[in-house]
Amino acid sequence: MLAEMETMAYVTEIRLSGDRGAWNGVAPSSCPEVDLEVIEEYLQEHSLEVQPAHTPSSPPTALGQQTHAHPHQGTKIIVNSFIGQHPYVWQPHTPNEEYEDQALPPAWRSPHDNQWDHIHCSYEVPAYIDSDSQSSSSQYQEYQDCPSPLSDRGGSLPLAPLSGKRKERLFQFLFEMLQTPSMRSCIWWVQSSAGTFQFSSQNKERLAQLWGQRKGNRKTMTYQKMARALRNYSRTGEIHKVKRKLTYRFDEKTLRGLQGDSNTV
DNA sequence: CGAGCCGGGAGCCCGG
DNA sequence: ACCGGGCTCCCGGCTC
Repeated sequence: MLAEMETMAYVTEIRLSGDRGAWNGVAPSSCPEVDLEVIEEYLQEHSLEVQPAHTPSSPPTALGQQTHAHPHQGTKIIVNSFIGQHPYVWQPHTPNEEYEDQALPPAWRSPHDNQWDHIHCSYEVPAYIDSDSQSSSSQYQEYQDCPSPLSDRGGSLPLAPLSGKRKERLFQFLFEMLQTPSMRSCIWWVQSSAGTFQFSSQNKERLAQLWGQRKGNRKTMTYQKMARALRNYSRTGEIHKVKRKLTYRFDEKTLRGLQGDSNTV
């Protein structure tokens, strides 16, 4: 599992030098064929896998997290994440600006075992510019040693400390998606250090559906409804809306908590 | 005009 | 049984 961690990909954003003005959210366009069915299947399968009980091969210490690591490209996908405890643990990644993945070229996807691959749609990763870019120190450093998230997992997210199992929250899901390479056509960081991220106008619905599936909702989740929940966050302070279209920002605290325990625990 | 955004409000589900 | 949290769902209105 250490290996897994090492290979964990902290995919966040493409750093392009330039200032925020430069960013020109070229939203990923068309995503012709993304099999929603496939997505559903995927979700179904996994929603099962994730069922409490246990995970076949995951050592107790591994927290039963369904992860898939790829030696080759170092991508670790967290299939299901839940905050803090029990069988599955929501694992906050630490998108360290330093490691913001460098534009994994459209080839980031893994051969086949990367489950999310079934889901990703298009690779028209927006020409997003992470304004943080100044620190584009590491150029092709897709990932690097991560502070053993699993081990310090012992502590749960400060955000969801309490009791047994807690349901994954929307902002957590979003954060997770932001770390998932294959979801970059749906959501991406605009400026990770600031916690700003944006949805793709073409694929936002897909992401919403994923969220709905994750929650096991009966009806299809839509971006509209998801955004409603997001708006509620601005009251509670987890996430704020920023002027820019389809763009939101994690509150500092929230972000800290999310990227969390590696440096706060 | 359309795509998004906004916030009220009722309802649902779940854990305590 | 009841309650509160966290959405979920719907809606009318507003803005860009």
